[in-house]
Amino acid sequence: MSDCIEMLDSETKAVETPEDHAEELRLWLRLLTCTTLIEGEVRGRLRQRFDVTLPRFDLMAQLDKAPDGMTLSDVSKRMMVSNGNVTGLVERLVESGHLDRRTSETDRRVQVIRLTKLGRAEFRRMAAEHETWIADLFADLTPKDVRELMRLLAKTKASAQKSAGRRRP
Amino acid sequence: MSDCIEMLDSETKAVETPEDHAEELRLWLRLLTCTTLIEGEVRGRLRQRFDVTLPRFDLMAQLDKAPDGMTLSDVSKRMMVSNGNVTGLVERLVESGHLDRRTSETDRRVQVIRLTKLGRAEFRRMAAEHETWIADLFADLTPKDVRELMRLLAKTKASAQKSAGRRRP
DNA sequence: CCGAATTGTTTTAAGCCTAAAATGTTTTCC
DNA sequence: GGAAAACATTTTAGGCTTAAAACAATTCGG
Repeated sequence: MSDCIEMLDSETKAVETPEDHAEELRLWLRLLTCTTLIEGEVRGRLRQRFDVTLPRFDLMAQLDKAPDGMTLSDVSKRMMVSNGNVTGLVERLVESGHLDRRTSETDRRVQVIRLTKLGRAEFRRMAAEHETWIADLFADLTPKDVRELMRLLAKTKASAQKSAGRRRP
Repeated sequence: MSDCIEMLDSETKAVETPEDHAEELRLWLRLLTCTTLIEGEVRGRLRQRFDVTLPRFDLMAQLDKAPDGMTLSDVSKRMMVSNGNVTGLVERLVESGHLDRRTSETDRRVQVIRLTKLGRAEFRRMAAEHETWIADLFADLTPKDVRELMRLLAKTKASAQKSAGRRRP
């Protein structure tokens, strides 16, 4: 124990410093790094292989899961982005022929959007390749790692949602 | 083993369906959801409490760890954003008096930026509160959860970097 | 030493993104 | 029925972000 003299302040002052949340902070930064890294990689590959942006791809992914279409609000909630953001994104995808947008018959406030035939075909083509990229990016994780990460991230999501709810009920 | 009849297609058809990466895809989406959720929460709180944007805060956080300053390239690598992005961010923070920017004496290509006294003081004030937000967002994770997540995310980061490196060596 | 690659930064063009205000529509609740 | 609240979307203003091209300064190899 001759090294005790070299101990860090952060260790010795555990009592005086009321709360030490350095671990959580490091965890958050690591989480952010992982996401940024993977996102950047996916963004670059989508652009190079298919000349499509990540937000466009994400929006098409939402619509592919909803054959009967979605409202802009639905999309905005699912993608966790602002309403105004979706408006512009949809505009450009309608323009390029990937999306079909029509006003709901029963509620004239609502715009329902769907993938066009072209949009669906292109998305499926991209999604197939996209899936292999993701698999490759996570390739060093064992199935057990994946399960465990899924579990811990579910817990994280629940914790964050609870905390966010406390502030904005 | 009487339950074998109930086995899922994804298990029984392992040979016919060449590769099933649905699990990794779900993991990626969950990772993204967690990050987006927390990031949005932090962004909102920074804006409401301190009227500062998240990118500005992130940049100041980098500089707070480097008392002798950093070059724009350093910052861009650390933050994992493009060079041009940093240029604009720095411009606005110099304008508002939070950053000091000067050309290196030894290499006239290089711009060295530092926090000003004001910038450092403001950042410290924000960082203290920011740390409690993060702690709160992760509050439901046990110390063991945190350690395990750190480990698995480190593994994820390494895996993703390896995969990214294979594409762009 | 000098041309060629390399490195650091800025510029450009386009798109993404947010918060807040504005607009139009429907529902609610007297 | 009609005012008020709630809802869905768009608009606005400003900032963020990227990829690629342009520019400037340094280093490298012959």
